[in-house]
Amino acid sequence: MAFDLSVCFEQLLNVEGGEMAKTGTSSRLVDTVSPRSAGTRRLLVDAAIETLRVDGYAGASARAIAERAGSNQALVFYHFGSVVNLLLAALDAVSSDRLEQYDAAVDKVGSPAELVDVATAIFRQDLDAGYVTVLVEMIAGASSTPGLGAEVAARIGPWFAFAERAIEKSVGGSPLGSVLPAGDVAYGVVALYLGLEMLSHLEGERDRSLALFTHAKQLAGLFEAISGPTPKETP
Amino acid sequence: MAFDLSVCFEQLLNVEGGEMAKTGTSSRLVDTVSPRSAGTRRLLVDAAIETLRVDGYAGASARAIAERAGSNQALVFYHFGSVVNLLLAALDAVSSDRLEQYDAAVDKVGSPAELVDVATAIFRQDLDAGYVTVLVEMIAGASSTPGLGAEVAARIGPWFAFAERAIEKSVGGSPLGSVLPAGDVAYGVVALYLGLEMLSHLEGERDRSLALFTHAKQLAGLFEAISGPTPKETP
DNA sequence: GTCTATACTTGGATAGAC
DNA sequence: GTCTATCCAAGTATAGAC
Repeated sequence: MAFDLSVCFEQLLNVEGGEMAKTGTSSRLVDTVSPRSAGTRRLLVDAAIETLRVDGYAGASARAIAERAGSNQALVFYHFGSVVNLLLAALDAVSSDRLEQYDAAVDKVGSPAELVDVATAIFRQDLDAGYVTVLVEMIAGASSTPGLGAEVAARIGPWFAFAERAIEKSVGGSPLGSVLPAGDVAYGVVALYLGLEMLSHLEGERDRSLALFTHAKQLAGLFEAISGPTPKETP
Repeated sequence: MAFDLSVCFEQLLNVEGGEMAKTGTSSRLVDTVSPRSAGTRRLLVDAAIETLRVDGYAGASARAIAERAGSNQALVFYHFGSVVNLLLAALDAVSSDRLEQYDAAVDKVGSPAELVDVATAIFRQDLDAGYVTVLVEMIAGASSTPGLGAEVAARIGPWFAFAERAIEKSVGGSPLGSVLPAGDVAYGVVALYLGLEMLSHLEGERDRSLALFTHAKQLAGLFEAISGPTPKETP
């Protein structure tokens, strides 16, 4: 067997028929993964996130990432097989981390106004930490790398699903909810989220984006006043 | 007046003391532009647009663009000084072309429902021709190249201005218009537009985006019914 | 103005020592 | 698992022939 690179690679990336990687960081049964290895991978993934955030997709080279990780360029290929796979692992990390946060936050939400409040806080977090930038860079960068598009698309799916759940939960039972399909609205909300992220980064337009949430809050209040006190109370 | 492309080019290369958009070899005052030169530049700009669209920012190299133009790699540097400058020229071309179209289309619009109709047609055009992809790629790519962000931002400005005018025109006089500042709404609309473009490209999600316009049409109709026949009739 | 040739740099990826 | 060294491909940019 000589190198467990193949094994490790299997475990790590779960590559099947396709050319591109499937899962993210650990996966599989983790018996054989040394803590040292895990630590390095972690460092590389974190550095990849930071690099995507700061230097964008085009600037996310193995060398740039490794340097930021205080590590070695060759390790990128040892642990992830290719740069793109590392970037996908980074996207996985961001995605699961954020969705967990979103779920926890929305769990406590009942009314549309509350939903907007929570969304505002979350958006501010995302913006400051640059999480969604990673997503945006991967989507935009996908054009440059054959096969990457499908991988990224698969990782965005859960974002739609989450948005749909959140919308369904807070406005699903209302008259508006029966006119507008939650799925379509969710799609639009995710699109808006991505777009705001892009524009915010382009200049010091952070405040401009946040202003929109203020307006949304007003509209949510208006909406609640019209359609009744709490949408959850009419099962 | 022949081509105002030359004028555009002048502007592009005359950007002040910054590091960006320094002039290349030629291009002084443009009295001396030969038709041959203009033709080549045109070819390169068009190829740059196409390359940004298909291969993204990271794939838009001088070689790739020149090959698509059936031209020579060295000409990129001769005519534009650098690859980024050519990409900015491409963005300029797309931007002015599209805004002209938008203006013409919105000029005939009165009611919100009409605005949505026009926007739908325009969006479908943009999507199929990939115009906005160019914009998206440049915004996302700006992270990788120091100084590019400001240049791109300057070129997006007119898009906000246009959106604001369009919104002001069709809902400005209504009760909703006095609650929601047209500028903020415009910012959100542009963001949504960019986000939908991104997502549409990620998969065959074209229809999903277009569905949103259908819903918007319904809402516009509802809005008109509530706030009166034609917003323009109450000056 | 356009082409070929070339200098120089960066990046992906592998080999092999430790 | 990690590091150094290295190969090779691709990219930017310039020089000089046509």
